[in-house]
Amino acid sequence: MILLWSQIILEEVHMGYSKAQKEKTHKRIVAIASKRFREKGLAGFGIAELMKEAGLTVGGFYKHFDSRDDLVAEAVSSAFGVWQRQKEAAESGGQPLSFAKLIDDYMSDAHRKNPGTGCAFSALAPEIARSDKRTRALTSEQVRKDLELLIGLLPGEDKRAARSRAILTFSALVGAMALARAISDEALSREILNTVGDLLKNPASEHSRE
Amino acid sequence: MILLWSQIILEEVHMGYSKAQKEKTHKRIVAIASKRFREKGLAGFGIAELMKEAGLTVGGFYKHFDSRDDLVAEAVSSAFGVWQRQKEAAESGGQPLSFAKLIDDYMSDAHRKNPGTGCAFSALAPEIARSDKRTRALTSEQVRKDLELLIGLLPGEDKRAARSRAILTFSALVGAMALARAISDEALSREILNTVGDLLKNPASEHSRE
DNA sequence: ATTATCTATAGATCTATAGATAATGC
DNA sequence: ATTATCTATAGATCTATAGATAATGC
Repeated sequence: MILLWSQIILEEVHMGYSKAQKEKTHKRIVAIASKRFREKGLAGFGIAELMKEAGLTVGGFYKHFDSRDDLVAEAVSSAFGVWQRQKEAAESGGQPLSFAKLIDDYMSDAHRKNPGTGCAFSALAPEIARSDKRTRALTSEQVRKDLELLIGLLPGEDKRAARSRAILTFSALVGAMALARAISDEALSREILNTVGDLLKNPASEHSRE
Repeated sequence: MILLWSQIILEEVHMGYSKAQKEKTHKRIVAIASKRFREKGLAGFGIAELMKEAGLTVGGFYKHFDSRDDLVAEAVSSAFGVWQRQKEAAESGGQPLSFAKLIDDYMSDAHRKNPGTGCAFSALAPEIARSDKRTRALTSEQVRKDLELLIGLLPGEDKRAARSRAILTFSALVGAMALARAISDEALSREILNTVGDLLKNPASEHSRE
């Protein structure tokens, strides 16, 4: 808290009030875009609509971003890292994040119904695949980080096996959530999330929920 | 071949030349849209561009579809079923499709680089999730069909275990391909596809490619 | 007579920019 | 003096429709 206050004061001393204000506005625009992109897709809304939600008008946008693609890169990037944040929150709460807890939260109904605050990969991967090189480079880095995080939650295995299992886990989580959201059948949607979650937590047995 | 000819003749007798012609045109539009949607996304091009590629002009579109959403539903639906077609092709070639072959083809570089002719789920799932109810209902049905097909390629297991494994397989294939396409790092992209492919083919061992 | 397709366009977007206004910061 | 934000708009889209044209099918 003390650190936080000193940061704000430093910003004001070094940057002046309006620059700090601009940065706050910039972050607000990115936060809104980051949520709305996950909810509506990378082409799901226009700049005017975004700026209106931020309490601004369309003309101000280009003092913050050189182009719409700039916003996409920054907002997608800011959508990344949900596992890292979950891990830090769990640790500061005294209960370190477990592999099973990560899986259960990912496969939860709350996550399925709220893409705007959830994993950017299950919400956007195919659209990121069609984005510019810069966004895809940022995505490479994030996949690498998330794999390391998953490997860290899989102790007691040799490094190579843990990496393989992390890659399978990551892929299955993203695919299961993308499929579960794409279908209208509630029962099948829940079956996919529960089945994949159980098998990922207990890969030895193929028999789950009995 | 004889059956094919008699079908064409029957169509001409019953429907008249122009109706048969219209149906052919309709199918051509859907086939192009089906490919381009997978390549560029559901919002990736306009009706004028699509009709131009079909050798037509924009005005004719609405004699074939009530709305753009109608086209999306039909074209996405027509993009489905790649495994069924693969299975039929393999069988008519005398070499029934195996589980391992389906996995290897799915995880191939050819598939990764050619979304337009590949799996509609890995190319479009999050965008389908934002589509209208009708498209999502068609998607439910297709997921069900594809799960049955996968279960049929997994003999020697009890029904429940086979269904669980089919669901994990489907999810992991879709997620791995979506991630592999979203990143710019070629080595990591290939690592994801190879690792997930190996683990899905050999779920007992977590050690692959050695 | 019917209708698939064409040309042309209405009306609603979209991204991006120009120039005015108002606030900070020297 | 600088610049974040505003209003206004250019120019390029987009979906959908109106009305003309040309072909099939009775």
